[in-house]
Amino acid sequence: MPELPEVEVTRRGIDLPLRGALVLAARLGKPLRWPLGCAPEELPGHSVGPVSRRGKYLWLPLLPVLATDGASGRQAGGGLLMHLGMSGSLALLQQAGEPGPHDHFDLVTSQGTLRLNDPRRFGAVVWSAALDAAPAATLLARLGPEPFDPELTPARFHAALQRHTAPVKTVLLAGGAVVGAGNIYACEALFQAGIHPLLHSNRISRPRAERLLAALRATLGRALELGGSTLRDFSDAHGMAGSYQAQAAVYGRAGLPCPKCGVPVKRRVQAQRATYFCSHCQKR
DNA sequence: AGTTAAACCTGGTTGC
DNA sequence: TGCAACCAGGTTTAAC
Repeated sequence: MPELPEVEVTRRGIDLPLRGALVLAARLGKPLRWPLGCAPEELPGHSVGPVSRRGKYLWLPLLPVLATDGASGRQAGGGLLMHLGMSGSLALLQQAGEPGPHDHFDLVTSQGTLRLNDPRRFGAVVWSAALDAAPAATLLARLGPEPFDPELTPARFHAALQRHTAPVKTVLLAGGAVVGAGNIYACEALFQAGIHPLLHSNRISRPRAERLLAALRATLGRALELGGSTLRDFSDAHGMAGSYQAQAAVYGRAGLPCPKCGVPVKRRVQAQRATYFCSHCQKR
């Protein structure tokens, strides 16, 4: 589910409320994509630092809290790298009830329980000693630039697209040219830019690359304003669903009229993912 | 090296 | 009503 807007909406919902919270306990449910990488018992004794985001990953710094009696050993600092996979969502609960069958991680703190619900369990919570150390650094290493990074100029984006021959939709999903677009926003951005999803990435002209980058930023920005998209599972840290999906122009709208020209929206499978597009408005 | 398929997992929807 | 087939926001890993 969660693409960049949903992950960022989640981050904004937990960052300030959790700032400085003391970790009291941690609980694991069924296995996620990767093991936690430490014993849950090692997490208490930390305080939560500012939550950041890189691509679709969240980074929850856990800072060591110095023992006052000097008896216990020094806590190692680090943090949790979290991913919501296809069906994950985080909730910050003031009154956490018994975990349900899809609640696979709880971080109990002095300022609420952060609970990961993820029916499909493609998500992950991984302990890392630092953001720039393994395993976090390894996972983040392959990510392309952030879409809103000013350093990502149209020229650089165009150059990145030139390095691939795969269809542009596939290249967007791969996240090497720019991170953050998943299946919904890749389809929507290509529609807004008037670019056919099957067009080979390296055949995109400089002006069209610039238009695609602008369309991607506009799409992600708009989704952010609307709290992301909720197809089924997603909700923010307060349990609120997103509403962007209601104004998608092409995503999930096969057979329905294109909002620009009225021609029925097409659906086809590309790299094992459904692609929605308007064959009239989106040119090769 | 770059592109594409397979794999991970559960549940809702569709169609016979 | 039952059941098989297909579909879903992602990304790593292995295979052409």
